[in-house]
Amino acid sequence: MFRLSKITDYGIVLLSHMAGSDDRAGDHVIHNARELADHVDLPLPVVSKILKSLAREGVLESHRGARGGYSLKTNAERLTVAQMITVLEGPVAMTECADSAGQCLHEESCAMRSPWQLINHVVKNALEEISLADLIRATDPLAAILSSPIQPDQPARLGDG
Amino acid sequence: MFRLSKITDYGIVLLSHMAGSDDRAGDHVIHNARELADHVDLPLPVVSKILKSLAREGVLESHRGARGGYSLKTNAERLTVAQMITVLEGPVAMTECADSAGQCLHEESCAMRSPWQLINHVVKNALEEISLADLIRATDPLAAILSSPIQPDQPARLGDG
DNA sequence: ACTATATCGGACCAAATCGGTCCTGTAAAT
DNA sequence: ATTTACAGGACCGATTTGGTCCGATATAGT
Repeated sequence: MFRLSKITDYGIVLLSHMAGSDDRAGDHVIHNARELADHVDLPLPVVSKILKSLAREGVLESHRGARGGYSLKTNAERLTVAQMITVLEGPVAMTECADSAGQCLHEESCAMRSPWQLINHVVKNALEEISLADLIRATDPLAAILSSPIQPDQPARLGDG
Repeated sequence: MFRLSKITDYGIVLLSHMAGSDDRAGDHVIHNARELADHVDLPLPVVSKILKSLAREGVLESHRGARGGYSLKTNAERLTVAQMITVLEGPVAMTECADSAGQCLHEESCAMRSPWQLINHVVKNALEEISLADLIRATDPLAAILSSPIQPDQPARLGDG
């Protein structure tokens, strides 16, 4: 279906909320799992699981114990969507062979490895162009359209079937 | 895992092979399922299934009966990767809410719809920039790198964890 | 020191999706 | 009439996903 997993979806939502509530000085506010779960209206265990993995991967800093929680560890301008996806569900690899060699059985006979790498490269690139900061700016619907980096020039429609 | 399904993977491989073997005049050569299956070294039923759906969706033209098979219905320059993906596994929609409204339960309370649409738009755009013809040109490994439309300027690496 | 609060690291399970096979029907060529 | 090849869909095992739960550990406040 070419979807991100829900974990990734939720994870980026959480990161956006956290980045959005950081103070202007850029200092990172601490939020605990329960508070975040309430805010995004998701079950606590789910949110908890995601935050744990974000902390493990170094995107968030965790603060244990009473009054603990999580805070961003990176500047929202420098954290890209590509990075968030990588951390939450592994490297962006649209096919087996796109990422690293030796995964796909057909690798030798198949002439498609380079084409797939091309596709993968283009998508990855697009995702590296968007930062967490861009996302919170895009919260305004109008901004979302205007800030679109590339102006689409729609290619030919399919002949329909 | 942010992968295309294998069906989509195989489908694009098949289309590339077909486009690659069309004659220079642009006339569309007929290939039957068995021949294609042999060529890409995939089980016949799988290839067959994919070709059927490509025909149903109007990307291929099917020719029934003895000496029948499938031929491309569209010019390789005008058929984009985005279209192929859409046809093989549905619209490019990285999250539930990215494509059309009313799918996601959290839609009202959640401020993320526009950001997701931004992300989706950027990816979709990238995929619309690549045509089937580009893919067969990229079969040469060097070309794959050189033809990359956007020059990556790598953003900050993660602080590691 | 004790208690309450939070994270840590997994195990665990039901449900959905995916990859692949198979079968019956129909159209066209010889 | 026979053979070739597509059409359409049922089907099934294996994997992945989404979500829950638990025992352990660290910190703050009293």
